[in-house]
Order: sequence, then C-alpha cells, then structure tokens
Amino acid sequence: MAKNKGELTYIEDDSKRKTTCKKRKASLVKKMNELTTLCGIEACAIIYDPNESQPEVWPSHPEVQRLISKLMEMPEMEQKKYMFNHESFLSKNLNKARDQLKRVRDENKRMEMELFMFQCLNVGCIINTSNTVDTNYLLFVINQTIKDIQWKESRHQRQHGTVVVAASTEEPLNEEVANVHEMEQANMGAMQLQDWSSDSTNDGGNMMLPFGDNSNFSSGFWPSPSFP
Amino acid sequence: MAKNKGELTYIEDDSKRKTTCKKRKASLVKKMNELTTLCGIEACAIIYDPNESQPEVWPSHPEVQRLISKLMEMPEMEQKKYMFNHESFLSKNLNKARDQLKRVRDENKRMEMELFMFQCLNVGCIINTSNTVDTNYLLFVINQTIKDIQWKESRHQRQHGTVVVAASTEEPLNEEVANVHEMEQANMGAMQLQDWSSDSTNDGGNMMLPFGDNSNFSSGFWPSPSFP
DNA sequence: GTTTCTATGTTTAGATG
DNA sequence: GCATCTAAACATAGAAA
Repeated sequence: MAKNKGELTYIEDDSKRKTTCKKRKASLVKKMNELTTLCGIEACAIIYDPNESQPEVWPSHPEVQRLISKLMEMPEMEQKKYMFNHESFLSKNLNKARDQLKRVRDENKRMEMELFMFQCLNVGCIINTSNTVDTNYLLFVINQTIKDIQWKESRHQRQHGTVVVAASTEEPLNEEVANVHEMEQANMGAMQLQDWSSDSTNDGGNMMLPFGDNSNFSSGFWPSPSFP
Repeated sequence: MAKNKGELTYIEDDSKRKTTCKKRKASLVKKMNELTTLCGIEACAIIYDPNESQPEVWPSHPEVQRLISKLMEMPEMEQKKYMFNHESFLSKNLNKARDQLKRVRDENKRMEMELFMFQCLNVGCIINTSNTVDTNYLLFVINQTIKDIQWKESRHQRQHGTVVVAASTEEPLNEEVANVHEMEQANMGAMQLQDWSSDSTNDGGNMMLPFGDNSNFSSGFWPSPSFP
C-alpha cells in the first residue's frame, strides 16, 4: 500500500473504500492475467463487491465454471472409481454408464462451446483461449454454425445478395469445411465494402438495433475485445 | 513486472517460470487478502498450478464453496453484466482523448453489428438485411472478428491447431478483408482438426458440471442455450 | 462521480549465497 | 531447490482537475 504503510484494516470512509476497492480490483485482475499468462497456469476469481450489482468473475464466466467443475469433480471421480472397483455387480453396467457419461459430456461440451462462441461474437474476439477451451471443438461448432448459415442463406440469395463466411484449415477434415471454398467462389456477388469508418450520415440510423439501452454491452467481459 | 518491462508472454524456461509462478502466486494471494480486508468484500480464487499436486484455493475451501454456490444461483442470461471489463485497466494507454468521440461512435456501430451477427448465427440465417443494416459494414465486422480470432488463435497453434475463417466479397475494399486471404495463406500450418468426439481422457471430465446431489449447484446455472 | 497526476511504498526478475 | 538482496518497474493513496 503506497502512502498507507501497511495499515491493513477495513477502510471506514465510504468514499475512500469505494475508490480503493475499484483500483485494487483492477490491479488484482491484472495480476491474475499476468500470472496465468506468464506461467501458463489456470486460475479464476470471483469477487463480490457490494458496489456492483453483480458479482465479478475472472477471466470469464464459462472459464470459471470450467475450473469450478474441475475442482468439484476431483473427489467425486475418485469416489466413483473406488465404488466401481469394489462393487462388482455394477461392473456389467460399466460400459453403458460410460457411454452415458460420454454423451452427457459431449452435450455439455457442445453447450459450453456454443455459449462461448456466442460470447466471442458478442464481444468480437476469442476470449482467453489459452488453456481454457478446446479450440478444435470450438472450430467444429463454428463450422457447423457456418454451414447452417450458408444453407439457410442460400435460399435468399436472390433477394438479399450473398454473404459467405468460411472456415478452413490446411487439411480440412470434413466435407463442410471443404465446401466452403466452393461456395465462396460460387457466391461471388456484386457487393462492395464501403468505408464504414467515414462520417457518412446515411447509415447511422440503420445501424441501430432496437435494444434501447446499450449499456449492457459497454460493460462487456474480460479479456478485452481489443477493438482496433 | 520488474526488470521485464511489460513483456507479457509465456515464460518458456521451466525454471524461471516455476520461480515466477511461486512468487506471483504468493503476491496474488496477498493482494486478495488486502482487497478483501481493506474493502470488506468477499472474494475467492482457484489456482491450478501443475507444479502443485492439488489446486490451490483462497481463502479456504469452504469459503470458496460458499461463494461458488452464491454465483451459481444467478441466472445465466445476466452473464454479460458481471464480466470484467478489460478496458478498466488497459485503457490507460496513449492518446485516448484524441479520437474519443470517433472511437465511441465506431464502437457502438461495431457492437450493434456484432450483436446482429450473433443473432444471425443464432437464428441460422442473415436476417432481412434490406433496410435494416449496412451489409458492407457487417462484412467488415465479420472480417474484424475473424482477424481477431486468427490473431489469438495463432498464439496457440502448437497446442490446438490452426484454423482460418474468412469472409469475402468480389471486390474487397479494405485492408482487413484483403488480409484475410494473406493470413489464410500464412497460417497454413501443420495442424489438423482433431476428432473432438473421440474418447480422449484429458478433456471430457472438465466439461462435466458435477454438481450432482449438491443442491446448491444444481439450482440452475447452466440452462440450455437452445441453439438450432 | 470520474480521470489524471505524483510522491512514495511495493513488487519482482535476476543475481548471489 | 530455497532464502536474501537489489535495481528497476509497478501500484497506489491522496490530491487536484
């Protein structure tokens, strides 16, 4: 504590406490970011600040959920293993249970990825992919979504023009990804990008989405969308 | 980072990383203690350090459990509200006031577009683009998003493989769109998508939300996002 | 209420026992 | 590996804008 020389007691003054809290929360989050980035470890934090309407989590809600799950799962899994080893009559159901578990896991993973994808799109970037999400699966989900978009969009080409979004790797493993390029060729339309950043006045009104107060979106989540 | 001047990247050297990790974990915990004490708020942290056999929790396991329960009781749709805002500690950078107005305007426009883009993905088609949105700008946003994805993704190629997502029109007018193809070329790596649905044992468990019989955790934080 | 500034205390990467 | 030391960078309480 600068200028306070180690006085580690509750700050009675409301204003001072609030200010300090805000500053220190920011610093703490920065420190967590540094720790996880520099050392490549996983960490999360939950902070309940009465000054905020909602608890603050770091680095993101899905990641916190994942780490919490990881924490909660540890003792349970050992317990299960123990039980399976000792209750022989359960062993005949083992394969069945495993399949079930796998299905549930896949479903959870899918939901997590879809939620994550939503958040990425909402914020505009991939959020803290280091050590947090299965990027391969995320890409699978994105490709699936893109495929849906393309399929549905193709029914409206004549009305609205065409937009193509494509995902690729060096060696696309599935048909969907491969077809992306074909569609990209086929759908080359007559559209041009305008300079969106100019001060043109003919677009602002159309840009507004009728969601009223946009403040929800200004308090996004962490890490930053890093808009250029 | 003393003597390291803001180089916020993974420390490759094992010994250095381990030492830094230990020091910084201690500092982080100290900071959390100061924050909670000085400001009288509740907070907890979970840290997974591969160097440690057990995950480290702060301030204590029961307290972490209690705060997690508190968090889990919140409705999912309000996630956005309690995410940290990266800008709170990163935006202290240079020439901020210079083009603040323009940035805010662009930001609003971009957020509207991103939200719109999400809605498109969520619904599965481009929604009534005529008379509602600037399609050209939508493409720009998509490209920006893609660019961000690529940039972030490129930092993890070795771990997860490479994917390039691209959007194009017949005549891309800006650098971003043009660069998409360059990056597509540049990022052609040696990676392949893995079969995400395989029985790999290193990820499935983390996806499970093992709240099971604990009513605190089963009280609803993971409702299905109802995707198509 | 917020942001900016700054003097001063704290953290920390690297070096050394 | 673990403690101690140190210069450099950082964090921050208080004040001012």
